[in-house]
Amino acid sequence: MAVDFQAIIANLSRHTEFNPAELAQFTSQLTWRQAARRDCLLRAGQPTRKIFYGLSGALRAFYVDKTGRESTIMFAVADWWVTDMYCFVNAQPAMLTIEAIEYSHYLELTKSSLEQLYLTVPKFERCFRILFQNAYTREQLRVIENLSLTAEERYLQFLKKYPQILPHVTQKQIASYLGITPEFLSLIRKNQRQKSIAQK
Amino acid sequence: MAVDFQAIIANLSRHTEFNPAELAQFTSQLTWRQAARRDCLLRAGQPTRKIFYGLSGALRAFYVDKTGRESTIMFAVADWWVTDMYCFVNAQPAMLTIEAIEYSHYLELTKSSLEQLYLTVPKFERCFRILFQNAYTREQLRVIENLSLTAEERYLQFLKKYPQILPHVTQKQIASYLGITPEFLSLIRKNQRQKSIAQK
DNA sequence: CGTCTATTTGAATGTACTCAAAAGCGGTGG
DNA sequence: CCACCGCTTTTGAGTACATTCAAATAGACG
Repeated sequence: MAVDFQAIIANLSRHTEFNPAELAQFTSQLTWRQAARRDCLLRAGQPTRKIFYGLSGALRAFYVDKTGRESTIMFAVADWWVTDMYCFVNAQPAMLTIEAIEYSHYLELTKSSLEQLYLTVPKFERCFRILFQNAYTREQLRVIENLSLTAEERYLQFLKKYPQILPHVTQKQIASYLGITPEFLSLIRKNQRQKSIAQK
Repeated sequence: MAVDFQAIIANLSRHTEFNPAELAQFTSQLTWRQAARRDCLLRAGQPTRKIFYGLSGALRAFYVDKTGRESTIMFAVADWWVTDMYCFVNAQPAMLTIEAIEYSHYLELTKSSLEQLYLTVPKFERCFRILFQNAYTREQLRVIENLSLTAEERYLQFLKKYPQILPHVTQKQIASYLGITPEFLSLIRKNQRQKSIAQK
């Protein structure tokens, strides 16, 4: 079966130049998979041996606290990497659950394959150094926003920042990403509608 | 002047093995500095060309929003790296301000030196890949905590997680790290005292 | 020692949550 | 393909968590 690796190759090549042999070595380690709506790629408590790369559809990583409340850590649409990185890196059972929001295609890479790649092709160190660097700065911006913005401002920021995610997710899921209740997000949206009418 | 690089060498060597020549190349790029209480290492709006490594004392990185409210992004005591990473990486003017909380020693490394090191000694890619990986997972945990815990729980978590930071910082600074007002942190502490008395 | 800032306390307020119930919409099975 | 069921969204009332403002007290730096 000929799987189309163009998307992930283009993504890697944004940061580093690879030759065909290196790319072949990389893609040989990838497993192509599909998931139905609500399928779990990773369940909290399970070993965390894989990292995922979205091709189509949408994935969601979330944490469930002791009271059962869900906090969405990230959405992964096409061309996003996702896993429970802390547990992946430290070989711990997952804290997060990752599930398909809708029918999705994705690629899977194991921790041992990735570590092999680091050793045999050091350019992958560079490539993933840059990916982690970007991931870190993105999370740091999110911390700043969580600390300094109101729920309404965070919602508007989310709309602006992630328009490509919107078609895939429910309001309830957005609320759990923003750290508010679905009821309160509904109220925020109502207020927004009022304002946009008042503008006219 | 013989500067003591043992601490930073030990820190790097936790992740990767370097030979003496490589370490010498690294340390030759470092500048040793001291800062008095309230000195700014980086001011919001300035170019962000340097990354800092704490040796003694304590540094604080914070964001000031349009209303003048400060959000502390991180504290850096001995053996912590700190900069406005987003702006450092993307060569943007700083969003954050970094200042010394107390008289401190630190090392400085420029972006161009670091990029040179990546190219001449690829092991530094590995080393910083791991540093960024850890930084990313740490920020992700903080996002989870900010979303799923109350202010009181976040405070207790902070005490548990960063005991080495406590002696260096004021309550006001802790409050700005937790995303609450100093008055409310004061109340939380009062409630904590009540509880610990009730225990007896 | 004096001044400036941090901390505490309290009252009034605002932001966001809980609980409950109705309305809307979408996926699934018959 | 339609109808039903279940989940999402909306709405509202009452509540809890956290803030603002103000003033008194305590501490720390120069």
